[in-house]
This record gives sequence, C-alpha cells and structure tokens, in this order.
Amino acid sequence: MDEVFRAIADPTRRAVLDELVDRDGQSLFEICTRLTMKHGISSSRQAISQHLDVLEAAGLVVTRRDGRFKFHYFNGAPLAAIAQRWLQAKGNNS
Amino acid sequence: MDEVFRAIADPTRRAVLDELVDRDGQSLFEICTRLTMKHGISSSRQAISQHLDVLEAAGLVVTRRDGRFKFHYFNGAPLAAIAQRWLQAKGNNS
DNA sequence: TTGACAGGCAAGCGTCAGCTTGCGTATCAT
DNA sequence: ATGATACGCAAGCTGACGCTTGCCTGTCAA
Repeated sequence: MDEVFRAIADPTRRAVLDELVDRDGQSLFEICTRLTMKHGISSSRQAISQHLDVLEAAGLVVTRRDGRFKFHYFNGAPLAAIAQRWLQAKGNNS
Repeated sequence: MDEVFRAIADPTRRAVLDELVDRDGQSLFEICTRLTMKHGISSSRQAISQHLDVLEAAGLVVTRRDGRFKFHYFNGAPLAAIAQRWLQAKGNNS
C-alpha cells in the first residue's frame, strides 16, 4: 500500500495511468509515443520503463508478455481504498 | 492538485492525517506527542511542522491561530477527486 | 542467417525531499 | 519584568528519486 502512494506521486506516472485508462494494453513504445504526443512528456524509453516498473510493483499496472512485446494493463483496484482511508469515518466531506 | 499527490506520498504525513481525523483541531505539540505515542514516529517538532506546511499547502489541513497556539483541522475535500480520476469517467485529466 | 526491433540490466549523475540544528519571535503565567 | 511556552525561519546535510548512458538478451522479418 505504501508503494501505491509513492507510485502516484510522480506526474509522469500519473500520465501513464491516464494513457492506459484511455487505451488499455499498450506496449512500452506505444506508451512512449503517446506520452510525447498527447502529454508533452519527452522522456526516454528507459525512463518510462522504470516508471512502469514502479507502477507494476504497486499493483497499478499488470503486464502480459507476447513475443517481443510486453503489454501493460491498468488495474485500479489499489486506488479504491486510498481516498476511503480518510473520508469514510467522518462522513461525507464535500 | 499536484501538491495533494505529493503530500500523501509521505508516510509520516499520512499518519498526521490519520491523527487529525481521529482528533480534529490539534496543536503542533499535541500532534507530535500523539505521533510518537500511537504511531511510533519519533520526529522532531520542526520535522512535523514542515510536514504540516506541506499538508496545508495541499489544502488537506486548515489552520487557525489562537494566541500562542495553532490548531490544525483536517480537510478531505482535495482527496475526493483522487481515486475518481482513474476509476470514474475517462478523459478528465488535470 | 542477418539485421532491425522490443525490451531489460546496471552503473553513474544531478536534484530534491526530509530531517536536523541553531536561533529568533510572539504569547502567556508568575 | 522575567522566564517558560508554542511556534517560525533558514542554513546545512544526507539519502533517495528520476533520468541518462551504455551494453546486453530475446524475438521476428527478410
């Protein structure tokens, strides 16, 4: 759970999650391309790869290998309990 | 919004939020005392003060001065939109 | 088989976050 | 007034993070 908070702390990793939500099952190069196009992020391939490792370690991204390609899938399950941690006990804060 | 993610990335700041949810309106020394007691965190007063500054800059903590004391109040409003960013509608990026 | 493609591993570097330390300021009790 | 209390400000240090660089492995097409 600690890794989830650290994973979403980085704006580049949040953009990766945005991209996977918009189009699930992308490969590393696809993510790199679309990050530069749509989000204006000009990081190297290795940088994005390391970000994906962090996201995968946090359980926010699940991967599947197929030949040379490694497809990345979004998993929002760890995010469900984040906001609920402080918002559930005290009722609904607007 | 970027500061909110960074604020909750630190485990000590998350413990501060837990403490304020459990008992709202504490002063700095109260927070320091209860952090060491209940959460086993042995940070100095200045360290906690700097954490509170980060939380206040993120809008997660609202303060009120009364004489020598500065009372800290929890505000969960910025947290509401965090998990919803990836779990709800697609295309709502900030 | 050869070369291009997709991705991984590991060392090194610059920067920033978190913490400490020391001193300063404002408020309150005695 | 004087000391104690509650907190703020700012410089310095250290470790971690994000990124680059270089080289390597594995896969597929021609």
